[in-house]
Amino acid sequence: MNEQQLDTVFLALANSSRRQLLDLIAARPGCTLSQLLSEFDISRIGLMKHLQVLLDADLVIAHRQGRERPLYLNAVPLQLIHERWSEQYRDFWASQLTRLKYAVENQTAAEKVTTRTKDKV
Amino acid sequence: MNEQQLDTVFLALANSSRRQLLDLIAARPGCTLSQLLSEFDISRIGLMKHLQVLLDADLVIAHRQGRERPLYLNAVPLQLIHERWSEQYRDFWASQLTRLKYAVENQTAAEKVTTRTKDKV
DNA sequence: CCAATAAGTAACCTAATGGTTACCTATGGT
DNA sequence: ACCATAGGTAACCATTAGGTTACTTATTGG
Repeated sequence: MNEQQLDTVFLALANSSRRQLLDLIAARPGCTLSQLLSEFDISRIGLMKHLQVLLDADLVIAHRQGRERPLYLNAVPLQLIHERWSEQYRDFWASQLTRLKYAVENQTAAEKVTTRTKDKV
Repeated sequence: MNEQQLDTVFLALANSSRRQLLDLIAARPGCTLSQLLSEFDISRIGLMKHLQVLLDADLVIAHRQGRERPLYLNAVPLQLIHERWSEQYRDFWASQLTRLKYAVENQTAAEKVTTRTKDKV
């Protein structure tokens, strides 16, 4: 995935209506936009625009059949990001550093992390 | 993480300058904005705005010391998303479906996925 | 055939993004 | 003391996002 693709994927995920739409499509493969419309508070056109963003990001695959257009999740981009993060942050996550935020109580995370990181560096 | 937090995290990641900035901060914990400025083609204020987005998303922690403000990665939000995806898409990724796109050659991914999913459903 | 239904286009509006320049504040070195 | 340096605010601008209503296709069931 190049930078432009990452932009569009993350942008697509940066909206709760779109994430909800993606979840519904994942849960009900082959469903159509009209079927999902009742789950949302926005207009059909609004929802269709969200769908278009997911299509642009290649997170949803659609293939019109007759007057319907069944929708399917394409999890490949999510998996690629997942795998990248696994490699990129393995050491980070293995250390206590990541969990630090939840360990502190009487101090801001910022202060604590600053202190800890200095110890490490 | 609630929906609003997810919005801000994904939005923060939906820009290559910001991802680059995050990578630099991860690679050089305690660095300052001025030190990183030369890596970018945008103005200091532009970069500072990007930093602010990362701070809002809690992906970067900053703690001003004197006239400098050392920056640190906070990977917790990334880890939470990573973990959620692990659970949510485990079955999906375990199946052949995810890899399908790369397996097909003479047919669009959409057509192939449509066919396969119907078999499953 | 024909009307109900699923989808798509066009045009419009407001708010948020992503960038700029100009100016202000505070600290540290010499 | 004082100036170079790090950081921060304000105001502005162009483009994109996120939503709307109104209208247009194009299928399909009866």
